[in-house]
Amino acid sequence: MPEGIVQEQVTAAIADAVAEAKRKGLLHSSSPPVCTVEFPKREEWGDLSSSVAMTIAKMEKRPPREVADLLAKQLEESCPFVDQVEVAPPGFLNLTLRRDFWFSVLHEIESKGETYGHSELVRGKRVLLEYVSANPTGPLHIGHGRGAALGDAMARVLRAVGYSVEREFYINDAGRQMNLLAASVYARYQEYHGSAVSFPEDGYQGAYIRTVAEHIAHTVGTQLLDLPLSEALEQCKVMACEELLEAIKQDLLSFGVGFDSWYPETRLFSSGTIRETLETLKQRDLVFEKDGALWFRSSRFQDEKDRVVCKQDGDYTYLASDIAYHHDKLKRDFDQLINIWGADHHGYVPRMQGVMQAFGYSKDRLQVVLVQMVSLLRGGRKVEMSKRAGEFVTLREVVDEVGADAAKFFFLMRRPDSHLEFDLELAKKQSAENPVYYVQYAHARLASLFRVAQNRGILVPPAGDANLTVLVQPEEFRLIKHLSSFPGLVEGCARALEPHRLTFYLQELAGHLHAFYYKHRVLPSREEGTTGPELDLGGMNADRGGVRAQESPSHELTTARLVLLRQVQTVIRNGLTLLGVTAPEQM
RNA sequence: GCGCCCGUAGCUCAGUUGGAUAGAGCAUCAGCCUUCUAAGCUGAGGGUCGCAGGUUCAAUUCCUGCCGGGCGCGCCA
Repeated sequence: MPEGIVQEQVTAAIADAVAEAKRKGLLHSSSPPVCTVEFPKREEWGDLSSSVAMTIAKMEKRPPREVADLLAKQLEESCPFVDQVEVAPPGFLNLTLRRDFWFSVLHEIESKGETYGHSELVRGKRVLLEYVSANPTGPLHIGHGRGAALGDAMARVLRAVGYSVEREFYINDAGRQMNLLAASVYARYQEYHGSAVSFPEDGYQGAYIRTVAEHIAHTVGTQLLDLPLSEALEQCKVMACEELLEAIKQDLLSFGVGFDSWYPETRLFSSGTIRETLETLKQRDLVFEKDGALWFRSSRFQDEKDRVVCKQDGDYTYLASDIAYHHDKLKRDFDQLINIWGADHHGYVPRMQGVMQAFGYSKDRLQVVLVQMVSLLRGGRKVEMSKRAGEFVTLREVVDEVGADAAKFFFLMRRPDSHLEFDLELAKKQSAENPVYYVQYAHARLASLFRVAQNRGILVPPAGDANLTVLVQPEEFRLIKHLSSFPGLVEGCARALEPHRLTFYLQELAGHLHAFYYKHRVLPSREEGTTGPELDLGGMNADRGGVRAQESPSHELTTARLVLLRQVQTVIRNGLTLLGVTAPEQM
């Protein structure tokens, strides 16, 4: 599955071998099998392995071993870059490639540069990616932070494989929650002016409500006290919403998460879109009246029952807004809609996919990524939060404490659908225990190396001008092979909507880099006036842990290693960029 | 009660859509700095992949039933 320049060619070679075997009458099955290659679990099993023989054997009803043998023979005869093929039971093909074939990876990275990892998996398909979409009733909390980091990374990953992505924030500025906000703010406003009032039940308790109320008081003085209640509340709502939305935008800005468009729910009301959309559905009998209310016939699709869209009191439900909003998205001509939601909304997915069907699309037109909860830890202890009392840790607090890079990386270290434990102390640690520092340090370490090289007048030539064949160490090949699988990894992230795979990939790549870097020298030892002989004792020291090779590499080897490391640095940077994390030159 | 998600090393979690002797990071233990960043490296111990069946050459992965944890089943959002 790791598609890259090497993997692609090997996959094609296997497919050719299968076709050739058919021509010779050795194989018969009509449907061509999917020829996949993967890195074997053990290095002694070769460079790449494939299980195609087993799949074919099934179709042909023949022993896997037999099929594997004939494909192995075919590959060894006709494929120029395959050095050797071993067949391992029950029918694996273990391929060893010509060493120099791997160097094509380095040329590839150099020529692609910051687009290495990008592809044209889907060409120009349009995606609307909706995430965060918080109520403007308070600051973003860490749960929003996870959604924000995920959405931002997902947008980057999808763009990398060819999607045209629009990132949208749906502003939930209508409905009961906003009325509650208005009532809370108005109560604080009255308090500020000395009136003793009872605070609304279920009102927003947070201290920020007082701040907002004070700002309003400073702006309009006592004016609101003289207005009819409904008018005063309306004004509180508008002003509070504006201020809190602005704060949300600022929080996202300092977190480094961007949007292309902001879509207010209130627009759906004022423009009459909701009424029109429901009317359309009513004509198709997908919306109907019962018990003095309007219902969406979602049971027609995969929902367990029908749902109210317009209440007996005449107010629309949130579902009505969402139907209109998603109809609008569809009208904007996107090929795919993707929403990132908190996992507690999972029951809502079937009815929204029903909305897709109601408008004549497949339910898969809408994909929903569910994000699980975040628990904050401080030194291994859980930080208790109570939303009810308005005590929750905000995204801003976390970003201020650990930095945007660490916060994003930590949010992206787990599968979306799995609970996340976020250890604040760990995220701040400046050591190898902290994954984000470990990866960023790998990048900075290389940057530093290139600076030293430059100061000594050592140039890094284009890959084409270096003699790469002097790269023979296992640590060097581990790096090259890992680099080769990057494009396939990005594709996998896009297909599965799982950017977290990148964090694992980068930790592995950084690990290979640090291991190489510790064991092998790149630049010649400074003390030696002349370039000493190649004394690479790496292999000989293998049995003594932690002993560095006292090598002083030849000019040729220095050059080749610098070329290799240049590409490692590029891939680390590209990977971090896809996560929205910076790749520092210095730490 | 019904539905969805999760259950993998002491802890937190990966496992590329069914492949080989199940991995990583913490934590524990034992080592490594005259050197290009030790913000780093090497090694060791640690497993009934929740349990029981089924599907097949092959199951952590797919199916069924249990057990345990989380969430959802509003004319709330």
